[in-house]
Amino acid sequence: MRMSSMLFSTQREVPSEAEAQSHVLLIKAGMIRRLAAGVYALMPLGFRVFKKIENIIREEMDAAGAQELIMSALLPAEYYQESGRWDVFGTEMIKFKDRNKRDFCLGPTHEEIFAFVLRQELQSYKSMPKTMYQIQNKYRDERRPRFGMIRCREFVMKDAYSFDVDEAGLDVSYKKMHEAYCKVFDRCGLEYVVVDADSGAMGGSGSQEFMVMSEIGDDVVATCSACGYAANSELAACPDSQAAKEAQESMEKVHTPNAGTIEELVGFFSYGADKFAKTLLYNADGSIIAAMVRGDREINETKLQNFLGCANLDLASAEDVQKATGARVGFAGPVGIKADRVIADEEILGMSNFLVGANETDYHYKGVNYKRDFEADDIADIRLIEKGDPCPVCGADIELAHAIEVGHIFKLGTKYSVAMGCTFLDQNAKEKPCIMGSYGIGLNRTMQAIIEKSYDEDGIIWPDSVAPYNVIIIPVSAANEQQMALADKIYNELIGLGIETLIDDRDERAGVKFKDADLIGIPHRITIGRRAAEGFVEYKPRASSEKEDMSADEAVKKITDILKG
RNA sequence: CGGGAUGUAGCGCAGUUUGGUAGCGCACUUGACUGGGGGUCAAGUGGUCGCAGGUUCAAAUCCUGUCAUCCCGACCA
Repeated sequence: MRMSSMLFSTQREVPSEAEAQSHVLLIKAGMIRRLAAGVYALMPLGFRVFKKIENIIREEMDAAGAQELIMSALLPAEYYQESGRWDVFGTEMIKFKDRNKRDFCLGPTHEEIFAFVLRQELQSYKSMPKTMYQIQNKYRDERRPRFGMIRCREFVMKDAYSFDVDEAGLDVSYKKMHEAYCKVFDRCGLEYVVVDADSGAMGGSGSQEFMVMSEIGDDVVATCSACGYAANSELAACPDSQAAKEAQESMEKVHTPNAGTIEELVGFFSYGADKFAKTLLYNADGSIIAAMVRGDREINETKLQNFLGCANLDLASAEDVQKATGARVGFAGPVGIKADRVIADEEILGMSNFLVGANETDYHYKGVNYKRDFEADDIADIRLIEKGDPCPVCGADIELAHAIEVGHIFKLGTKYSVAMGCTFLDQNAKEKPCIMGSYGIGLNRTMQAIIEKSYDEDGIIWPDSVAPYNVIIIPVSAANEQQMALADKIYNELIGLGIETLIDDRDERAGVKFKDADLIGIPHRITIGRRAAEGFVEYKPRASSEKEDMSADEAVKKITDILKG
C-alpha cells in the first residue's frame, strides 16, 4: 500500500475521553473512531488488525473441527423468553418493537438461538457430536462502557456451541476448545492465564476464563505462585480460619451513638475490625436475606447469589432494612432479626465474643457467640478472597491482580437444550436433551489487550501475526529519485513475495514518517537514505532500538526469513 | 442506577466570575526556505459556542429544562 493514497491520519494530541494507554494509542494511530459511548468505527489500519485476529480464530476453530455459520443479530424476543433470559438480561439487552409491535432484541449471546436452530438438525445420536461457531456482532447496553474497546456496547464475538450426547462427550468438546483457545492467544502473541470462573447467568456446571493480566481489567484474579492455582476472585474459595476459641463472655448491649459503620465502631471501641461481624441485608428475588461476614471482610455477592440460586440480588433498600431490624441502616445484627433467611460466612463459626448490631438504632451487642446467642439458617463461604489469604489448594499466600477477560468457555449442560427442546434419540430410541457447551472470544477486546501488553513511548508494537502490515519502507526524501527508485524496487519485491508492505511515499519530512511508523507499530522498517546510491538500506525492527545497514537484497532476505521462517 | 465533572473549529484548550464584534495551539490549504526523529516564516480555510425555552437593547456568558460525554462507585454471559 502506498501511504500517499491510504486513508489514514495520526494525531499528536489525545482526546480527553481516553484513559488506558491502549485506547489512547488506538485513537492517536487513527485505528478507531468513537461514534457513541462504547460504539466504535474501525478505520482501515485498525480493521486490518481486526481481520488478522479474526482469521487466526477461524483457522483454529476449523482445525478443532468446529463449523462456521452465521445467525442473525436481530432476534425476536420469544427465544430469550423461553429460556427466561429476556428478564435476566434486563436493561443490558437492547430491546425494541418492530412495526407490528412485536418484541425484538439485538443478540447479546446466542445460546438459545443455536439450541433452537440445531434442534432441527440433531435428531439422532448419530449426528453428534457437533460444534458450530460464528463470528458476529453482539450488543449489550452496558451500564458503563469503558476503556475503548475493552468494554463496549457493540462488539464482535466468536461464539461457539458444542452439542454432545453425554457429559463425557462434552468433556472432549470442551477440551478441544480449550486447546484451540490456547493456540489462538499464543498466535496473537498474548500472555494469558486460564482461571476457574463463575458461570453466572449462563448456568452450567463449570467454566474457565482466558485472562490477560492488566491494570485496566475489570476482573480480579486470585493466583498462587506456589502451586499455580488461578481463579476469578468472585469464585475463589476462602478456607475457614482456624482461630482458637476464647472463654465465652456474657452478651451485653452497648450504647454506640452514631456508630453505624465498621470504621466508626473501630473508632468507638478499641477492638480491631476483625472483632466485629457485619450483617448486610439483601433483596434476593423479593425475599430479605441477612448475610454475615467478619467486620474486615467483604461479601462476595457472586458466591452469595450462587448459593441462593436467585436471579436478582441487590442490597436491600433502606426501608426494607428498617422493617427487618427496626433500626436505622448500620445497626443490623443476627440476634432477633426479622429476615427470611440468615446466612453466615464460615469464618463466623471460628469467632468468639464478637460484636454485632443490636437491631436497635445506636446499639450493638458485645460478647456475642455463635450457637449460644443466635444461629444462622445456613453457613457458607460467602466472603471475597483477599491478598495474603491461604491458597485453597496448597495454603500459600494468594496474590490478587486485575485482568482482561478475552475468552470464556462454559460447560452448559442441558439448561438451553431443555428450554429450547433441543433433543435427540439415543441408541434405545429414548429422547434426551443435548449436552451443550459454549465458548466465546471478544475480538475487539483481544485486539486492544494485545496493545495493552505491547507498546512503548513511541506507540504500538504489533506482533507479526496481527500487524496491519509487516513491513514499512521509508524513503527519507520522496523528492530523491534514487531513493524512490530503490524503495519501489524493494516494495515490488516484497509484494511479489506476498509480504504485506507499506511504502511511505508521502512528501513529508523523515521525522514525521518515523514517528508515524512507530506509532502505528509496523514490526519491520526499511529506511532508504544516504546510502541509496550504493544500494544500501537500514533495517530496524520496531521492538528493538538497533539499526543495521545492509544491502537491499539482504534486507529482503532477512525479513523473508523472519516472516516465513 | 447513586456521586462528581465537562460540553466552544477535526483534536487539545482559553474566554463564562463582572453579558457588549468568537480566541489560542495542533491539524488542514497556499507560497518560500528546509530535508534522517512530529522544521521555520508568511498568508489563509474552518464555529448555528451540545440542544430547547426564558431574561435582556444585547447571551458562549445569567435562569429553567433537556441531551450527551467522562471519572468514581454499584452492576455485569
